[in-house]
Amino acid sequence: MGRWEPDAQGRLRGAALELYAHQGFEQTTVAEIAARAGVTERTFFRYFADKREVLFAGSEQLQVETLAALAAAPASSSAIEAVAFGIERAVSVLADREYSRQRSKVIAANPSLQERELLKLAGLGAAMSAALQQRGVPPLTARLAAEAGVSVFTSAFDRWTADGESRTSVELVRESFAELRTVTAGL
Amino acid sequence: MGRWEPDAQGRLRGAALELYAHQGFEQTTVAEIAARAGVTERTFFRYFADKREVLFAGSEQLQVETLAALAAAPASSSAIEAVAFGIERAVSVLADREYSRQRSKVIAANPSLQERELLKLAGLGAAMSAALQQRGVPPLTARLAAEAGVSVFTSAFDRWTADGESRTSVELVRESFAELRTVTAGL
DNA sequence: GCTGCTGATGTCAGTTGCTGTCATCACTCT
DNA sequence: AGAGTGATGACAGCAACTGACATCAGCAGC
Repeated sequence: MGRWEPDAQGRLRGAALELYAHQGFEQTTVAEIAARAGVTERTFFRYFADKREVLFAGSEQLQVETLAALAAAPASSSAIEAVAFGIERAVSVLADREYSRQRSKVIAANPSLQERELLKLAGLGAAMSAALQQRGVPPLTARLAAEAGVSVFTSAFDRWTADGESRTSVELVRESFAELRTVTAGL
Repeated sequence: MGRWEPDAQGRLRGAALELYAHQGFEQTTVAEIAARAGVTERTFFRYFADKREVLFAGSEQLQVETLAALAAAPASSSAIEAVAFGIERAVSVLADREYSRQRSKVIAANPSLQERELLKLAGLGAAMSAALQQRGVPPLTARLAAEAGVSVFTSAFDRWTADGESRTSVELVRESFAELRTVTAGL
């Protein structure tokens, strides 16, 4: 299992983020990223499905951890409570705040990267919905609970990466959940 | 303002949907669509920003109508009530159920089309959130109310296009809103 | 120490989405 | 009839992505 230089994937990820942040996503060519990482363009596409995916390498793990926490929620939990279990775990997986900030900035600057992020989040929502249904939650209930959880996650995450925010991610998640409850009480 | 044959845009939209539905999105080339519509590939890109956008031509109008309805909600409405006004209007704009069914099928079959749809929906959510903030609703409240509205919209729309569903779209929206309220009451 | 296997990488050719540029055409107005 | 205008065609070109095949490093067995 030898390689010429170890961790080609890690070098590609680092090179891509630097170039995207420094000169913009569209202005960066895959050949540039590969060159900076010391490999060829073809090798880039062996590690990542496309030019965007390089920014979303850790997303499977986030989903796995979220689902595990959701599955570990007490059997007596309501659907939205089980989702809250999962989301609190998801947000505590994100450790490096400065890295998240930089990555978010790059994504926010390019619609096609936003699309990919939205797809990942939709996948997380669908997976949570499926997990809820396996707990016996009806489909519509499961879907609305899961998507509400994703909204809470993103709103808390965005505030967590905002400048001047000192609260922990879990605190922000709880605040978003509380606000969601207040919002829907207005119906 | 003359043209060789009128409604090139309409012909391109029809040709694209047919080909996407019949042989798949990725198996269809832009040159094929253009040829079927009787124009060149270059003309396709004059009407649509990219190969995916041809399926999302009516989305701006949907957003405009939704925002207008939201703005017309009584001043005494809560944030989520104002959103409900907008969403009920949005769903009643979708007239042709069979067309929606076919289009949804094509989109569901291809992740890159799902990405584009998610981006459009996120845009609708952001616009509703901005409209709510102009009504004096605080940012976090506005965002959660708007995204909840989008979830209600998509869940109702998907059920509306499901086989064997006979209820009207507005009925389904109201049911989704009621279910959302029940779900968040579990917190 | 040599050999053969395995998996990662390089090389290359090709398709397709998409863009810039400029000529050309149909139509309108005077 | 002639000039102007806006849509279209023709063409060249770049970059993302893919398939096929050669090649190389390192390991196992002899």
